[in-house]
Amino acid sequence: MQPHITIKDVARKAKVGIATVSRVLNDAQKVDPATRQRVREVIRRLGYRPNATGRRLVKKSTEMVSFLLCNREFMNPFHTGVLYGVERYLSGTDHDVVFTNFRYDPNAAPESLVLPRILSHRGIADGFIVSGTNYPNLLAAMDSLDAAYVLFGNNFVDKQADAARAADQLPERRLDTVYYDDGEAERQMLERLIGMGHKHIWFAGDVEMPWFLRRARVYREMMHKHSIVPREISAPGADQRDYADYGEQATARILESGEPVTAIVGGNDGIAYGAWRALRRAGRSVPGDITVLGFDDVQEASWTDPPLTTVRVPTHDVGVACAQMLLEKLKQSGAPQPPIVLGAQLIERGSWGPPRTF
Amino acid sequence: MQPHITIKDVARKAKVGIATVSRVLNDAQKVDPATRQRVREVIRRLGYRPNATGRRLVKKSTEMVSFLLCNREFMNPFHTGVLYGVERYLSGTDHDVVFTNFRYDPNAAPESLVLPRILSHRGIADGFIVSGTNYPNLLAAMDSLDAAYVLFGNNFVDKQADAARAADQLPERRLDTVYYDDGEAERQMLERLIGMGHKHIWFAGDVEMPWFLRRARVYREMMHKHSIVPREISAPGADQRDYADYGEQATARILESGEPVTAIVGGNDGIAYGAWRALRRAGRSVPGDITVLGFDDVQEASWTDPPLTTVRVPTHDVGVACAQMLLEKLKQSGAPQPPIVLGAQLIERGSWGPPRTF
DNA sequence: CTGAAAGCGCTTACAG
DNA sequence: CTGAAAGCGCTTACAG
Repeated sequence: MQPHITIKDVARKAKVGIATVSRVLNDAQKVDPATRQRVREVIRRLGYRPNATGRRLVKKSTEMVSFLLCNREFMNPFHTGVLYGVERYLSGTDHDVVFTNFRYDPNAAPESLVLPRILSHRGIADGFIVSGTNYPNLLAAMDSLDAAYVLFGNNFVDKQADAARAADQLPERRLDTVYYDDGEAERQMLERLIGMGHKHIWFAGDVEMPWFLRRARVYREMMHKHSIVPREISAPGADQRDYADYGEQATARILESGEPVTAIVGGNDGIAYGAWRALRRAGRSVPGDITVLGFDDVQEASWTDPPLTTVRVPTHDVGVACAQMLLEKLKQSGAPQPPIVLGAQLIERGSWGPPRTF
Repeated sequence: MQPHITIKDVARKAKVGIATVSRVLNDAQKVDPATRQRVREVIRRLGYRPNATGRRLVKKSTEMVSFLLCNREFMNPFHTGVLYGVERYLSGTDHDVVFTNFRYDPNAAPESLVLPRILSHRGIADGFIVSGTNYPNLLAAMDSLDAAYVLFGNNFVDKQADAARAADQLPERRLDTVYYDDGEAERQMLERLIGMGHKHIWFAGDVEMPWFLRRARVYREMMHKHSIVPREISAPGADQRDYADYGEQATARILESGEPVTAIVGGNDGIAYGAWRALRRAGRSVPGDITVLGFDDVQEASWTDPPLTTVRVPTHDVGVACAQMLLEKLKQSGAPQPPIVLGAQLIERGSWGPPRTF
């Protein structure tokens, strides 16, 4: 690092005190217009850029927010979208976002977690957006560090709380949480589907995963409401990371079973894609023979032919809301915020239609 | 912010000077084992975490690297992978990565660019990984700020330099650049294709985009080598952002033309997917009637049926190399590094086969 | 409206 | 091996 222009250099050249330069920089207090003009000119001439570190030390703010992506092998489109939304919101503020990936053992005691620098040191970030899949032990560790954070609630796995809670509760009720609720959009989708005359509707997805379980529950609710027997199918042999493979195997099992099926609801678009592929291979047309529906509206949802009817999840908005809530929390020095719940949207495309009449 | 434990508190409790606490913290110099023990114990008891801001001010390093994604509407899988690689490498160092999205006018004068905070202020990041699509004016602006940066070279658009340079040059020869070169893998793929007996091979993609142009050039070279007439097709009417749509329209134009075609090389996987969809709709089978090939190996490349033969681009490795090069550059205070070129890999899947004999 | 001074939380010569 | 002191680059009472 070379020696750089500091506020002192500007003050000397402009023949003012450094306090005045600081005032000009921050448009704080009244500064004589002529002086301001002169200081501005020197700043420009010298190419002076204020050093954030000095400001941070006295302001006791890092102007930095951490996007902590937990327990992910890679960044999926959902979390990519959330990060993008976080950045977009912050770009209009005086904060930036630092991205950290972090894996931890869900069963480790909070105090034995080996935390990343951003948590084990002070002064790297003011607060945290905790995304990915998370467990209570990390939150306990963060609480004991007195860290300010906002949790992305959909993928929070708390078996104890789940068990204690009534089974039909929404995801997470704890404070400082942002999540999306696609239940309404799912109800709408299933209502429409049933309205078309479907009676043999299957749900494909691993309900061990909370994000699939929530969707399965709404599915059960809707089937019950319309006195349709719910049929859930999994694919134990499939690679749990490859949803397309999962959907394909699950669908193959439905077809092999010989049981009636007029519609398959995939737990997400990847599973729906797999279902579509399995049907195609089996010579069944979509939606002529069987309707296929998905969730998430990933960009590739339109890659099936016909494109997938699905539920669009508000990825960017989740990011924006997380960032907004966190900044609000920091401003109010930690006061709890009410949870933010974002809705989802039914995206109607070509993969559904009335059931084939036999 | 509440008042927090500082190094002074630790020093007082441990009955030592703050310098000694600092030494214990950094394992610097010799410290009496007993003293060290005592200080460690106090640190633990008080839950003291060192404040990075203090350290940064004196060390004149922000311990932060900027991932500057330029001119992107959203984060595509490639850049997501690069960011992931950057983070992975940095997690083993004392740096973190801050993510910033930035749009600018390619034609604006360098000094008139409105730069994001991370560039207009000092002390937010030590150096920059410039990714996305970039133009010379930003680099000029960064040079005049004396900013340390590494450029992702593949998407750098420099029309003047391009024109001046011999047409068959590789992407970017400038220093401090990381790029991938999938030319070898493409040659291998086309060699294999031609070896199967293909004679009517089309290339689909907009060669205005440098990433497609490079692939088109290798395509031309290979066609020339084997005395095959190169056939390039574009889709002027398509949404240039929706590659699948682009590929579909381009392929439709080939089919409408009535000209012979046994293989279609998409400029990327999205285009290849579109080609596949168009062929399917036209009742042509892949690869029975026509072979389809792509580039990039995005996760959804395996969503076509049969899955796509393509060229895998080393996204994570690009990120790792960028981070590594930048840290090296910072360590050597700006000394230029030789460019890093990463290779790509042919991924053989089911979408190709010998041409149908008429 | 303005400047000298204190102080944010560290590291690092320097002198013991 | 250890501590007092200087100093990194700012902001902000405080006193004019």
